[in-house]
Amino acid sequence: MLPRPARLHRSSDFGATVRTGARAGRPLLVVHLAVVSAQDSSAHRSRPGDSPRAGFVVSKAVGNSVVRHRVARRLRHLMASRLADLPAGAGVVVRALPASADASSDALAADLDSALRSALRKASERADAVPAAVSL
RNA sequence: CGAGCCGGUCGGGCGGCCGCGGCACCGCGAGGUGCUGAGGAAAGUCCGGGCUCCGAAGGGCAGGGUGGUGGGUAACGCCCACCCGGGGUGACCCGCGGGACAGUGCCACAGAGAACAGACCGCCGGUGCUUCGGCGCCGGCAAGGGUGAAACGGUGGUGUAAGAGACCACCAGCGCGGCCGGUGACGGCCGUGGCUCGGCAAACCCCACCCGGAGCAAGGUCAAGAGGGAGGCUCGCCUCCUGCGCAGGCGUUCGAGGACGGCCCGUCCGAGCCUGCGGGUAGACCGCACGAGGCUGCCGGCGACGGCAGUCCUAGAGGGAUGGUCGCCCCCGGUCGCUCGCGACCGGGACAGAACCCGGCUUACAGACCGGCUCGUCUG
RNA sequence: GCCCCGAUAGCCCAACCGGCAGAGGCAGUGGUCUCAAACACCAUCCAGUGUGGGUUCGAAUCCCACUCGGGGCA
Repeated sequence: MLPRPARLHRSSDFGATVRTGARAGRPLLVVHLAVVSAQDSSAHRSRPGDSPRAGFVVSKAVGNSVVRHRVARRLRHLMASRLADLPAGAGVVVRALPASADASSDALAADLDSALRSALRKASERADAVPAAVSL
């Protein structure tokens, strides 16, 4: 299990991250990344300075309970070593797609890294474009 | 040796590295060390209980469930043994297996007739007619044909105009009586009666027995007392209750409403309650891992199971802990090599993941092992 | 955790207190009409009722177990 401050806890946290975050899809998974800037006052629960928080979504389409939990465990272990590379206060939701059921850990790691890089780039572009309007 | 039946067990093993949950200890802290960490089905949620709250867990009706007998159990719709019926050469297997003389209802089509039935083709006697093939009318009969899932016993004989349990023998079934065995379901034997009476209750129903409701998001503690309100009295202490706004309706002894699940009785609370709309509804801890517990031995019992003694402590999360990777061994399949039994390489090793806890049932499952038994063939 | 529905032709759906092996619409096929098509009309084809078992003479219907799909409450 990830350390408590590094986990998403409530259904609303998942919803907010998926809805507002930058999205990057790969064949095995989809990454949603919400970066909270210093000027963003709308997110009460996430503040800059907190550690990045991660959560996982594995639907029934992936497989039965054994398969879903195995995918979640692999993703969680992979994410644990990558949390340090994320900006403080960020929220990450990783959605596993059905193809991930038969994927190896190496394949999952490749897609996760690729998707994270893409999501980080999109999030930073969005952050660069917005502050002028928000921070006033 | 070949077919097959029944019961049970296991369900990969060892190790290295990087990680995770819980507990204990050390440390100011970061963290470290040690121990420990999924299943036989953890599953489906089809039954039964424990536990908790609702009202003391009361009575009756309704509703639901079960359905051979005896036992096991905390309990069961589960299990064991036996009985009956059916299947199999057999070991064994299958059965929601009470009641159709309490009542109601249904039995399509076909068929003459389908429930205390009926006469289509027929058989027989009498009689009239006759083209001598038969036909009509009256009466008797139900053996044979035919329909159907099912046609009011079966076979053989006596008997008769033809026939019929009309009568006789045996058989099948039913009722009654007696004796014997068994706790019992029931079985066996003997006698006797009328000679014979359909099926469906997984149709309504009747009978016997069982069942109060909700569920760990149960329920409790902290928050939450220096808050608000009511009552009491010894006047500063005790007891009890309590989330907000708006609208409508009902009511305080002629008792609203609630406890109550559908209703009634009974019991209790009772001055506020009901309905609608709107708004609100952080968190932490306990419950929560010692239990109808596992293992071993002895004893009782055909068995399910029970008793006694010893011994062991064995997951406990809260977006939810067992993962990743490598090596050796084991099992299976394939290819190749040969010193003919080994070696090399490749691939594969099921179903499936605890969330309050137990007892069952059902369903899924690669493969391996153990024990008992039956039939057939061969040899001694 | 608790509970309730549904499954019938390629598609949508009747028949559900048992009874002729199953109605209708759309789609498909063939034909009539038309120069040709559309529309309309006529005809035809397509199911063995989700799976397995049971009760019954007989099951889409009743009973049991399972599979899949959908939904509700806390």
